Amino acid sequence: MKEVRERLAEALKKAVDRLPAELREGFSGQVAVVPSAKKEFGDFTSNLALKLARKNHPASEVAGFLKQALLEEHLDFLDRVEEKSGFLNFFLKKQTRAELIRTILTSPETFGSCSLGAGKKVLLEFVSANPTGPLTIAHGRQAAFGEALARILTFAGYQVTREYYHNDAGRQIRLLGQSLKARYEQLHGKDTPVPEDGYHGHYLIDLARKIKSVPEDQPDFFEKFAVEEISRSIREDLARFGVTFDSYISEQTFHQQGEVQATLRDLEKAGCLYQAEGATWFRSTSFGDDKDRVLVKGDGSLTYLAPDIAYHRYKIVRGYDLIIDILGPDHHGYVPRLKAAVAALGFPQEKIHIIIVQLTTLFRGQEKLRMSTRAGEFISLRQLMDEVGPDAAKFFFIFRRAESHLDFDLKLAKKQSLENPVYYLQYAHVRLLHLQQFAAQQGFSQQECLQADLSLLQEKEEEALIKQLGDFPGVIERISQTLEVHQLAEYLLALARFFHSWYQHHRVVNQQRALTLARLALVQALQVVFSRAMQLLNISVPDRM
RNA sequence: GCGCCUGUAGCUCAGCUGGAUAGAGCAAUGGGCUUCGAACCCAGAGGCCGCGCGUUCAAAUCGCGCCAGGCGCGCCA
Repeated sequence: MKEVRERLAEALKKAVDRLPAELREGFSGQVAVVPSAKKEFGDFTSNLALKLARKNHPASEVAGFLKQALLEEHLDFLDRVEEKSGFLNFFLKKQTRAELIRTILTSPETFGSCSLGAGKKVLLEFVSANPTGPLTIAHGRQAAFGEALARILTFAGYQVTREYYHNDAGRQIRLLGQSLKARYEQLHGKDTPVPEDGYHGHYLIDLARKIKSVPEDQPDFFEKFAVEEISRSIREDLARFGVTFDSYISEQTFHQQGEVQATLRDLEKAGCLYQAEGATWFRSTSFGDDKDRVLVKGDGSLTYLAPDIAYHRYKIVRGYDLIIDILGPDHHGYVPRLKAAVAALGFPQEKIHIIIVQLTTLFRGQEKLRMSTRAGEFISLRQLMDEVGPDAAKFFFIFRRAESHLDFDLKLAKKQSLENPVYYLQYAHVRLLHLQQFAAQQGFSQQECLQADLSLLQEKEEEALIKQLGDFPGVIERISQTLEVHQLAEYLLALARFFHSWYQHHRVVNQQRALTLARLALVQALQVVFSRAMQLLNISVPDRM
């Protein structure tokens, strides 16, 4: 069944065609139909008339025309259309509203999904932490965000590849090896210092303890050992966090396969390279960057950017329709040059989205926790999971906009009280389960619920709840366009709120059998949407508390 | 100095791409358990949407300029 909202938008488009020509002029082709902000404004609202209004044709007049044209479409689900201060407010038939529940119950797997991304391939790169140390909470936020986005896009019909770019080459890896070697020698009585710009974190001491002996014929032993061990523990942490990747790409492989040289040749062919001051430059200013960038240094070695462009070239040649990069805030200066590179290689810029996930500041109550990666003083994702649990951590990371500088209060996340939204959701879920168990004990079956007379759901709390359920597909659709994952968390909290309120005011299992069945059907529908939303956000909830 | 992000209720934040009287949660105040779990619900209170100018029928939302906070700015990675 096609969504009511979609059908309204289509009908409105047709209605526009019947307007007097002068009113059609400014029509953008876009028709917004959104859930109404207030009950008195009906179920859905459109501002189309306001958009089309002209100096001598006020919105109310246009709205009148549109309403007239719309009525000729004979929309069977519509009760009435009201025009109010230029808005068109649509009121659905009560029956239509309630039938939504049956739709959910008969197609629990697909309700909310859509064909927006049908036939489209997305490459989603995220985390991509260097294998030089444990994952930080910044990576945690990126991981939680990326995984949820991947799930939502998949639900919206996209074919999503989650990819991790493994930065296992370059100077940093040499430094890592030297740092580990120093720690190893320190453990064996020498006072070798850790290089000044090396890695001073305690984790390298732990790693050095694991080394039993150093093979003499392997000059790069420490580098290899460190990269392997750290990568492994990164994967372990991610797995525990519920995040998995479909593909790992190694920077080293790029060098070995000559990908970087091939990329340089491509850029050369496109006329985007030039020599100056003994170096090879990429003319990124032609594509909106504020200055040109060096790719090959004076000494013949590559900058960090060169293999990264090669990686993005590899993303492009694999034929993705959409490329999404999720980066930390320390990379925001990097965005223009990356976009420039992609454009220079001939990929349309509007098909690459670079999302910068902003910084998270940790608090313990009032106390702000200072962190410095360089000195090795930070709280790792692993420590965070140990302290508050993976699910609470994920929820806190996801329920704010990516661009917002997040305050994460460890105390709050652990608190088992009303201040903690995670428990609010868990409680709603547990209540849903208990209701169903109780109903089963009282002899109500799920099959009976499917036949329930849904028109009995007349309470205002029930209307609000049904309307919220009906908004679910719209939320999924919007997120797949805006990539704003937090909207699903907002939606879920609102759903839980409406449910708690309804539960408080009305008994589900009551003396009237028909009403009980209708309400149980609503509970089941809630359970479907609730579980789906939780699964998309990658958050699990307990069955009891 | 330049760039990116942020500034909305005491606190943490939404605000569906420019719409109707700016919304939640928490904290504080008052109220609600003999019935499906009160980790819940209900009510009132709380706002120059950082400041100014502009665009528009309409601005928290768009543009420009300030102010404040965070982060970044290498032939480092």
